[in-house]
Amino acid sequence: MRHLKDFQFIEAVIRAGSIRKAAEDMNITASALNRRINRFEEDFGYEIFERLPRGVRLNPAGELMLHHIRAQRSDFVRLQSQVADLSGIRRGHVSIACSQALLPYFLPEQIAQYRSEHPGVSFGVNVRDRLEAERELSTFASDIALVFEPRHLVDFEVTLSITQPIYVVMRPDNPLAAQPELRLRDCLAHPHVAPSAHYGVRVLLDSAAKKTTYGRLRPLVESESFDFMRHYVIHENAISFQFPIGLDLSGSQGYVARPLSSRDVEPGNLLLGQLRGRTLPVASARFVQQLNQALQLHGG
Amino acid sequence: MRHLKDFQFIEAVIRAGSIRKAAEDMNITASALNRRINRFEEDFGYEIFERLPRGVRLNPAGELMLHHIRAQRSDFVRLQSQVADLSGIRRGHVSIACSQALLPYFLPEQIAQYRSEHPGVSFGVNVRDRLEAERELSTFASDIALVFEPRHLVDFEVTLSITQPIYVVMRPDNPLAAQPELRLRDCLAHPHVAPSAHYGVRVLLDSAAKKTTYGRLRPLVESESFDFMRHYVIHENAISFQFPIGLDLSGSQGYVARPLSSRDVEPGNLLLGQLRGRTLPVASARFVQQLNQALQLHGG
DNA sequence: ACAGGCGATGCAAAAAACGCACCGCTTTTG
DNA sequence: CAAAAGCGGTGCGTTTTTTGCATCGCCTGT
Repeated sequence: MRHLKDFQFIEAVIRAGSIRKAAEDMNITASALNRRINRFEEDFGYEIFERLPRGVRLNPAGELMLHHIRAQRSDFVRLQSQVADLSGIRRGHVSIACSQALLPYFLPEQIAQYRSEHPGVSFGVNVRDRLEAERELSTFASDIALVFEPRHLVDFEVTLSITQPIYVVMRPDNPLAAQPELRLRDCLAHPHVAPSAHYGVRVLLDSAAKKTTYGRLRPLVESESFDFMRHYVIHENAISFQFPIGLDLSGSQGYVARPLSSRDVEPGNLLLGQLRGRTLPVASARFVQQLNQALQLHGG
Repeated sequence: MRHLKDFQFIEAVIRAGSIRKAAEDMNITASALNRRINRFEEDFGYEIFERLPRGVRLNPAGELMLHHIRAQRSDFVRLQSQVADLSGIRRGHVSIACSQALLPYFLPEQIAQYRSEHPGVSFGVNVRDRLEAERELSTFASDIALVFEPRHLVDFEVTLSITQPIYVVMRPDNPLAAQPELRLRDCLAHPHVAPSAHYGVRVLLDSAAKKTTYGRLRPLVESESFDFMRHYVIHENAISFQFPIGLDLSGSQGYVARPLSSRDVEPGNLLLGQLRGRTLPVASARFVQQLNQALQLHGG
C-alpha cells in the first residue's frame, strides 16, 4: 500500500541502524531515503531519529512512532481480513506464540480443524517463553499467546485461563503406572528427568519438593525439550513430568501418564491472551473463540 | 501528513457523494481525483465505492474502510499529543459530547481548571443526547461522552457512573422550599414545567408518577432547554426538575433546589464514557482522570 | 594522521501526479 | 422524445515530485 511506504522505510532504517544500510536493503539510494526521512520528520513536526556519528537511532518520540507504525499496519491487515470476510471467504494469517506443551497434540489438531473450515487462513506457530510471548504481542509479531504463566503481565490481556495438574510420564511397565494418582514423594524417589529451571512445570515441582523430606529434585537429565523427555523415559525406565495438554493420555504412544496428587503439587495455569486493547483480525478472533471452546474441555 | 492524503480525498468523496464535486472541494481536477481513487482501490485489492449513475457511494467494504480511516487519524493525533507531551508541554484537543446539565456549572469549571494547568489544550463541547453521543464516539467525532443514560450501549465503555437524585427547582419564596426534601405527590399537585419526553429526568419522573394517584405529569410548559426552565420558574412561580450537577445549590442564582425523596423517584445515572477499546490522547485521558475525581465528589 | 563510514545537499534525470479535452453512459429536463 | 446536464473513465502533453549521482563536511577508530 502506497500510504504505508514511509513506514516501511522507517522500519528499515530502524533495523539497519543507518540510512545508508537501510537504503541498500530497500534498493534505493541513500540520498533518496535520507530525503524521505527528513521530509517525514518535517511533516510530522518532530524528529524521530537522533543522528549519531555511526548512524541513526530512534529517540523517545521515535519509539512512540514505531509503536504507532506497528499498530497501524496490524490494523490495516485486520481491515483487509474483515473485507475479505465480507465476500464469504475467510482469509488472513494467525500467528501464535505458545509453550512447547501445545505443539505435539493440541495446536496441530486445533489448527487443522480450523483450516478445514477456512483453507484461506494461514498460521504461524512459534515457541516462546512467557516473557518473549508478551514482547511478541506488544510488537504485533504475534496475534495471540498461549503460555503457562502464573503472573499476569502488563499489556497481556488474558482471555481464558485453565488449570492443568502436572502429570507423570513413564513406560507402561513402570511400577508407578499401577496407581491412578501419584504422590510427589514416590516420584522423587524414582529416577526422573525434569525440564530446566525456568519452565513452569519445574517451578511448580521445585516449590512443591521443598515441602517434602527430599527437599529438591534430583533429575538424571535436565532438558529444555519436553519432546526429548517424553521419548527418553521410554528408553531408560525413568519418569518425566508434563502438563496433560502436551500428552496423549490414550497410552498408544508408548508411554502412560498419571496425575500428581493436587495435595502435593499445585496445578499450573495455561493462559490464552492477546495484546491489551487490541482488536484482532477476524481470522484470529475466530480462532480464539475456537480455542476457548476447546480449552474449556481440558478443564477450567 | 503526506501518508494520510489519500484518506482525506476518500473522505471528501464520501461527503460530496461524487468524485467531481469532491474534486471541486479539494481544488483538484476530477480526473486526478478519479485516478487517485481508482489507484487506491487497486492497491487495496477491493473496491470501496459503488459507481452509481449520479455519483458514488460506499459499499460495505468502504464502510469498514471509513471506520479504519477515522481510527487511523485519531490514533495519529494521539501519537502527536503523546510526542508533544514528551517535551513537557501538554497539547491537544479534547472534544466532549455531553448532556445539557453539564453546561452551566460543571464543565466550565472543570475545563477552566484543566486549562489553567495546560493552556496548550483546547476543548470542544457539544450537547448530544445519549444516542447521538454514542454515535459521535464511534465516528471519533468526540473523545469522551458525559450523559445521563440508564442503558449501557454497544461501543460505549463506561469509565465512571454516578447517581444523581432529581432536584426540584423553584423560587426561594415558594412554599415547597420550606421542606428539606420533597415528596413527588406535592410536586405534581404544584404547577410545574418539565423537559420533553425523551430526556432522562422526564423518563424517571414519568415512571414514578405512574405509581401516584396523579398518574402522570401535567406540565405548564414542556421544553428541551433546562436553561429556559430554570429561568422560567423565577418568572411564574412554578417548579422545575433537574439533576443537581446542573444546578447552583447555593441559592445565589435566584432559585433554590430541594431533592425529591428517593422513596418516590429513583435517581438518574450520569455516565462518563469513551469508545470501547480506544486509547485516548494524553490530554483527553488526563481530563478523564480529573473528571473522575470531580464526579466522585458529586456522589457515586 | 588517515581511512572509512555517516548524514546532508546541488543538480540533472526519471517517475509520478496533474490538468485538459473528450468519450460513453444514464438521468433529468424542456 | 430529444436535448441537456451530470457522472465516471481515459489519452496525452505538462508540471511537480522523487530519485540517482557526485560530492561535501563531520566524526570515529585505527
